[in-house]
Amino acid sequence: MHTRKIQLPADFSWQACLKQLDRNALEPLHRVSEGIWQKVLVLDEHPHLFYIGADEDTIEIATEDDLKDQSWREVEQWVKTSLDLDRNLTEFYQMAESDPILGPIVRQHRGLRLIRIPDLFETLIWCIIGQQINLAFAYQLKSRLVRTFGGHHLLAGQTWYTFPKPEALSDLDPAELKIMQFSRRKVEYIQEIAQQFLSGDLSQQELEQLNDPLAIRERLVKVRGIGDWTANYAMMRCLGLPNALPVGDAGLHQAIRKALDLDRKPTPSEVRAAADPWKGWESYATYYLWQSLS
DNA sequence: ATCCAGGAAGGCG
DNA sequence: CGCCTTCATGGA
Repeated sequence: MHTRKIQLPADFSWQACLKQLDRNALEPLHRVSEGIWQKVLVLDEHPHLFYIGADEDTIEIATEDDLKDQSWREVEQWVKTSLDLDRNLTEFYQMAESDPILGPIVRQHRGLRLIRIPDLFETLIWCIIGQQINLAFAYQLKSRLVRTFGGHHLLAGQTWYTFPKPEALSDLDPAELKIMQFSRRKVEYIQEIAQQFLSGDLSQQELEQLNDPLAIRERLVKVRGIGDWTANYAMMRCLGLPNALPVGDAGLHQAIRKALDLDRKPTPSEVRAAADPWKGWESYATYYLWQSLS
């Protein structure tokens, strides 16, 4: 077994992160077993199975395969991004301590990192899938899509799936997707986004170079199927922007309603008022509030 | 049965 | 601009 270690930052709880990674049994892109996060990454066109674990102050990444230094760098970067390890949460916890909504939730989940999806294409397709339906159903759809159009890899006696590439989703048969219970509209959105990634009209690199949150949001919502919610979701879960707030999010509404003991969902201005003290940390605030629901 | 889910587009006035 | 309907299904 070959291994690499990454030093952990302060305010990190492996258990809290694992719980989040293991929140749905239908998740097709990784497994969590006995405190180990298992994931297949394709590096240099070859699939490799990684076992990711942690002790008090270190993350350890292990694989049976002998990797080039360049590949190891990619894996380490992928893990750092996925677990948002470069983020210093001191300010967030200071702010949350005195916040009536965040306070109790943050104390309960302290050390949880915002689990990111490093790939923008995967993030956007996951958003399209999840629009307007409950999470359980969304995971069913994702599982079917990944098993049908994603990569299959037999490693260590198990089948591992990787997310479909744009070319696998750019020419879909609507009838096939209908059997998989996708709405016709979602098939159109997915296919059009895949085509734009394939042609290069839309790319992760282009958005990362923009650097200005407003410009990024503006670019994203030009794409059919991407509205305010999806743009903000992608900014927080993929691009790592700290201040994305999906104001219309049903989960956010539910969490605020619960925390403030309202008998109805909050109005947009109530959401903004609640979020005012979170300035600069809206992404983490939203992510922690989602935890309060499960 | 009815309503809402980690929404968005398109039509209307 | 704001409001209304449609899309598909499942769980409460």
